[in-house]
Amino acid sequence: MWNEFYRCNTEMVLTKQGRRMFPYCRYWISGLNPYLKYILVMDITPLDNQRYKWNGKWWEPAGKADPHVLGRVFIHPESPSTGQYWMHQPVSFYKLKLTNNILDQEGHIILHSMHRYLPRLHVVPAEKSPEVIQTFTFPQTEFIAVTAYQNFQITQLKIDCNPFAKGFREGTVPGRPVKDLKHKPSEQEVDASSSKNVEENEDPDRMKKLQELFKMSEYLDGDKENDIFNSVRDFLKLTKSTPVLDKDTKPNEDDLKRYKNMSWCSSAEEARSALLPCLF
DNA sequence: TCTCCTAACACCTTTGAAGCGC
DNA sequence: AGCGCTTCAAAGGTGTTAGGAG
Repeated sequence: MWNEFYRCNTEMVLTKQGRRMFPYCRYWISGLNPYLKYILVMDITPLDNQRYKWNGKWWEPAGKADPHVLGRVFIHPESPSTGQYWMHQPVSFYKLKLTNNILDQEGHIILHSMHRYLPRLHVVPAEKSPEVIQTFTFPQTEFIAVTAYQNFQITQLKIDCNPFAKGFREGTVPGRPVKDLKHKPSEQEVDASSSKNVEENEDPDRMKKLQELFKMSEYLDGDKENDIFNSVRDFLKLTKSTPVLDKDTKPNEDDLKRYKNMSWCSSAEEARSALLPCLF
């Protein structure tokens, strides 16, 4: 997902009250001592000393940067935890918020609009001196902070990928979210557990919808089996590739067991890998 | 006139409390 | 009493838009 945004030059919206990042940062961590405690910290650093402007096609330098506001970091709320804890699941920083309010009292990370930034992850041993802090950065997570989206491609990607922006997806009247785009199977669809599948598989929008779901599932935390299961269930609901759902769109007991056995999925990553061949 | 920022808006998901049956 | 499930409302996360500031 980050790579996809990176290709279009990622933008992150800043608001006075604080805005979450999307995509947010999620890390698989390895190589820690499983018995030692660590604190995970994120901050965001300027990539250069320039401000930028959008010329309608691309970002171009537009003068000297405003001074960076130092000292704002986001400590992962589950810190400190053992290395074993951090390594057994991906670590998400989805609660981190960005603001352009230099008087912010909420502890959000303060950035300047129209400047380029790069998130950094710091792994801090809880019981050792600070000089053994390890810092990690990933070039594809760089972004330009904005107060309103400039590049339409970025807006479209956000809408396509962020569940909270679902109201703006295809079929939307420009400027106004569409009512209830959620795919609720109609009576007809539910009744057609087998013979109608062939017909529905020919729906030209089907593959697009599945790909959207796939993208959304990427943002589930790996430790939440229910999330994974729901993702699988939603997937099956959407594909109707197997009569998993009863008329109330609940899986029956057998199917439940069958897909619970997909605790093949110790992570969302595995769930997605399993679903991948079905989608592409 | 232009660029950038802000607040209000409608729609969405998430979360947690309440109610219910077993 | 405890558990699991469902329902529902509130809280909070989205991009869009109009209008304001400089």
